[in-house]
Amino acid sequence: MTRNDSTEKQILTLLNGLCNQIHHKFECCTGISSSRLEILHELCGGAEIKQSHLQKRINIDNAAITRHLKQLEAEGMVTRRKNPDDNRETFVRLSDEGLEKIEGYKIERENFIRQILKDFDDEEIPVLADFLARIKNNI
Amino acid sequence: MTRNDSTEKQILTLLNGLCNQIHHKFECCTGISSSRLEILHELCGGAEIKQSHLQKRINIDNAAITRHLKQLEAEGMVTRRKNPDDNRETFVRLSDEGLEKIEGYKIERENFIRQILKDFDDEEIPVLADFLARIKNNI
DNA sequence: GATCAATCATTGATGCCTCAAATAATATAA
DNA sequence: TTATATTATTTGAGGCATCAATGATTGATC
Repeated sequence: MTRNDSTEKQILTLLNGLCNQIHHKFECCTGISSSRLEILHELCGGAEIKQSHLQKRINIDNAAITRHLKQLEAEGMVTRRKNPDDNRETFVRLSDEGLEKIEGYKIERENFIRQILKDFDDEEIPVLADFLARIKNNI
Repeated sequence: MTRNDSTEKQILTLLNGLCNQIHHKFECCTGISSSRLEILHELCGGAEIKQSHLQKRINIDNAAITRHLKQLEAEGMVTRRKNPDDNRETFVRLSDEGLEKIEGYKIERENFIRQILKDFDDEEIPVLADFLARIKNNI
């Protein structure tokens, strides 16, 4: 086994451990699940967005997006209505209350990022972003 | 907002998407969940290992390790017995059947790693490993 | 216009993870 | 030795993700 082989295995172990924890830690730190916040983030512009479009952007299952939006709607964070021109589709929009609350979440989110990247240099950040994007493409 | 700030946010989005998918993809490709295979991998040497030690190595919850081991035991992959010198502890060991089967899993695992890192240079691999280890420490 | 296919959203079932509480066994101290 | 911690494992409850199956609506074709 070459040194690289064993480093590759280590990467998988690291990735496994990291992925097991990150969602949970994120929610602990910020008070909202990472997928939910991604959704709100997409809606941040204030425009109505199709549910199916949100689903593709967040890269999450149909069922999951339905459940998140239902919950966010119940909490008063978003509003939903059917597309009058095509009743299969649903439009989603941030509510006024959601618009207010998201500011706080965004700050928490930034704190979280700062925390997990605290010992990264300015030059390393874009390299990391590139690595992650490539891995994601390979999956 | 500086360019780095926006790159940092992108990293979180990437990490979120990546972590959402990787476990599932791993299982699809290899036929076993990544945590389970991590457990088997730890047991690969053939020695008896304490359950609590496994739990710390895999970096998973107590409850999760119990359930995985129960399942692996039911499948005949591992055997468990209480430590006769301290009945609170449990020793876990790979069964003969497990020893056989794991070889195939290891190959699948290597294929999976190769797939997700397919466009990475030899010099990038250790950098990635370092990045992930640091992020994990920061969590 | 009736039928069949495609699209979007939802629900049900299942898996893995977490925390918290319960159980059991051992160690420690009064 | 009896009461009180501590440690290891298990069980229960809840969250989020997936797939598969179901409904509902629209589009296409004959």
